[in-house]
Amino acid sequence: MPAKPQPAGQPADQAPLKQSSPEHAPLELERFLPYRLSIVSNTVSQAIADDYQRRFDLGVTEWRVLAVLARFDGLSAREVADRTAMDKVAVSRALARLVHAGRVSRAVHGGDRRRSVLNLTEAGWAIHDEVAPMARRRERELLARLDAEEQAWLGRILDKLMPAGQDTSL
Amino acid sequence: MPAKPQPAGQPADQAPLKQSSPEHAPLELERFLPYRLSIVSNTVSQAIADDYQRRFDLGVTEWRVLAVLARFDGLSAREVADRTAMDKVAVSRALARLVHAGRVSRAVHGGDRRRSVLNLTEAGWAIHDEVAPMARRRERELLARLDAEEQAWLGRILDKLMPAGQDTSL
DNA sequence: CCGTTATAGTTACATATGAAACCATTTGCA
DNA sequence: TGCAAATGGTTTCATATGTAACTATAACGG
Repeated sequence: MPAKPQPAGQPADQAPLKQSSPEHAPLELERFLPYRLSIVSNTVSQAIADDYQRRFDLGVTEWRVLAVLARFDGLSAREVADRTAMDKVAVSRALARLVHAGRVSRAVHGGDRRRSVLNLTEAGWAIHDEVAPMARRRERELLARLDAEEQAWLGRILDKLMPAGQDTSL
Repeated sequence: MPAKPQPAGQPADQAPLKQSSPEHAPLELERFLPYRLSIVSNTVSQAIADDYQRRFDLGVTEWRVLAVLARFDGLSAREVADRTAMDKVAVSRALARLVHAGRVSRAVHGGDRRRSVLNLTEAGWAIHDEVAPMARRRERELLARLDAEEQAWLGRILDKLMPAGQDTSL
């Protein structure tokens, strides 16, 4: 059968664009809020990650752990997990790499030998002090696309949408 | 050396909370916009995915492909990728599973035999028609946490933050 | 025509991630 | 005490994802 006749209706190369079947009420992805959120979020996170991933051989999870340990000394892995919204497996793995790379020190907690006592090392601080400003700069770039009023609303809205468990006051 | 004396300063079990080193200007994750965006986005997406993942053995990427094919007949894999903001490898994999499961039909485009011509099958439509309302319901639940004014701002803000490439008008 | 380059899509490999099982230690309590 | 249940962390395994390499077809240029 040579030259199979066009599969079906289409003009053979022009985009179909047949907004098919109103009776099915198809979901319009590009207006769907969760979808748009995920696009924006992933784009932003990726842009930031690109700044340090290769340069420091540092994953996103590792960066989050560094950032938390930069603020709080001697946390346990569990506390790090709480503050990063990562699960304990992810934290365990990030810590394994960070400790191995000499960026975080891990000691055993006196009084409860299950717990770790985590701290940034010199090397850890050095990386933090380079990455944090880059991250802030990216955040400013993002906000620069909004006017002051929009920025304020965005902050409030995110607060309201933040899931309950994410306690900022731990 | 029995009974190693407490590793360092802490009271041995109370959370340290030593807001360490102002001279390092550590980044406050919970106020950092990209971080908050990612928490909200992931939480929402996960909630929706939980509705259908197990029940239909359908991944997020597969669902997105279904949603797009529900609106446009006969797209190529490339066009699906454009409309879902997924890369072509992810689309290829999602399609492999969808076609294998009999949810999407794949034909060769007459006139360009590299292209696929993709369509939902009956089974594909059936799933779409079950999942789409659940997704919409989740979106409503999310929006219900905001008042009308906030909802309007969120829409506008996301539009402005949407990366350029994401053309809604293709 | 024929070789080069571009495009659609798949495959392979390496890495990331999540769920559950697991080990060690501690806590609660009979 | 002493033993069951809880907690901190790690390991294992199965799956997901990204990058680059690859195949097939098509478009372009002489």
